[in-house]
Amino acid sequence: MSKKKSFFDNNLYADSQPHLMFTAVDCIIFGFDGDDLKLLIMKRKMEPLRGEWSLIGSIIRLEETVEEAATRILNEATGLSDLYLEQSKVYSEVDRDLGYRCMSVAMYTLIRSDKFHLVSEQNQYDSHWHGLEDLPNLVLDHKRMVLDAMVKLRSKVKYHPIGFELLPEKFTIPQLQKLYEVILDEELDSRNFRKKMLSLGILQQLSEKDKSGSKKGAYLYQFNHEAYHKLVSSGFNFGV
Amino acid sequence: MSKKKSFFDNNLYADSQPHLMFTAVDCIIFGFDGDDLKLLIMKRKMEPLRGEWSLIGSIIRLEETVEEAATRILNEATGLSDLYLEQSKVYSEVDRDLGYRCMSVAMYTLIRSDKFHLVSEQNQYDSHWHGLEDLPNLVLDHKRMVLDAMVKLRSKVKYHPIGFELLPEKFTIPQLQKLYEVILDEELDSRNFRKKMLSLGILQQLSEKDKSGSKKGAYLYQFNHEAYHKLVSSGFNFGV
DNA sequence: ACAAAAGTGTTATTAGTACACCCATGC
DNA sequence: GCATGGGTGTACTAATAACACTTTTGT
Repeated sequence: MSKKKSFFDNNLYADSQPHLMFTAVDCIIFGFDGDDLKLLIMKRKMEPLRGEWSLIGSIIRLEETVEEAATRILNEATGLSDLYLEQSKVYSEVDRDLGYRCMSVAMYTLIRSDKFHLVSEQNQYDSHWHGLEDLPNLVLDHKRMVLDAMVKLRSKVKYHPIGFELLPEKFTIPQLQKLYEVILDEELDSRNFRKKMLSLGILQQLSEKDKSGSKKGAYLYQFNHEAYHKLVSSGFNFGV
Repeated sequence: MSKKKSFFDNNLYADSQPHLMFTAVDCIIFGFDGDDLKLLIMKRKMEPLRGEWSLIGSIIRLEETVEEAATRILNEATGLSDLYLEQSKVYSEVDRDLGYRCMSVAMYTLIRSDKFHLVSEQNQYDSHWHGLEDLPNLVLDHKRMVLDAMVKLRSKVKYHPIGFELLPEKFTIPQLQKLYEVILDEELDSRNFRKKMLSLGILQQLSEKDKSGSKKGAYLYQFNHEAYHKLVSSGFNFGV
């Protein structure tokens, strides 16, 4: 201990004794199954609160950033990598965890609907998709984290094209509209929605049709990243 | 050490050895002097990097939240309390600090222009106001923190009435316009600006005038909190 | 033939933008 | 009386909101 003590002399940390303060990351994992927004949660396997529903999270290791920690546990819990990842908020109430001090960085992430059913529900976390409407109680302040992340997702989706992160590479306009409707929790007029989306010039129509939703079939589109970047760099603000 | 070891057995933290990871808070302190946006920074007094320009920050103590830590150092550095405070972002690059692991929660805060000159520049931090245009180099990743916070301030000010946090209780429309102009870094048309602001019905005109800016004098207004809350709860989105 | 979802246009309303002159006052 | 910043109105344009029918095709 005396070796460590010298570390704290004569520098910025001189008045901070070494203490047990952990920092964790908790992931709010949104997924879209084509009809509803879902959340990937798990039954906590460790004490305390074993068996209670919980977000998927981890203590941040000494050698990783918040984003790397989130990427690690997302990969462990879903098998996926390269997920869209966004900081939501830091939760640091002194007594938010049980018995020791642990602050948590909440991150939210989006799972594409074509990967939705590929997310293994039998991994080390024993994770499960749950509808956002009838979410069970979650441990600690995790319910609050979900609600806060939901608000951020709602406002972000209006001005940034992150909705596309929840859809497969190729998608139809009705699918896109359904997604916006469940995120924003309001019905949208299909004519105005289509007009607005197409007018932005960031969707590329393909010749293929998707017939899973109707007899007639709906044209597939692709999100055009270059057109989008041109749009934002010319000062435009994507909006629904 | 063996006493501590038992703490880590049989719980969520079992695979996390006790390690030296600090969490700090750094404050991006914006102030408005009536003409320009300024930032309150200090010359670092401790090693390493003594004498370099730095944001005002501190290690978070075991008994305080991020917000409480920020409030504490803001009070130490400005003498003010009850400041508008907002989380900006967590910075957690493994090597962002020198020699040890320290992640930092960046918070931004707004100082009202009538308090601007009251902020003591001879406190334990030896803080100074600096124009945002010709900001000197700052230690570590603090420059990045400022730029990120500036982006957040810009987008926030368009849809939330936080601009009023930078003005005194009573202010004139030209003062408000000037503030928006320096935050958004663009000139605004005074007729359209006035029309838009007054149409929201959240400004209350007083009979007094402020003659500091002109011979004629400009009417003073007050921000009407109740009217604002009525507006947002009726689904409206404040915007400039 | 019919059910079910995809696709299409027009009009009305509202919000935003551009723009130029008179007013009140202190000096 | 003039310089300085404060205050006002109107016309044009763009965006948004409301609204109903036809098309395609599998069954």
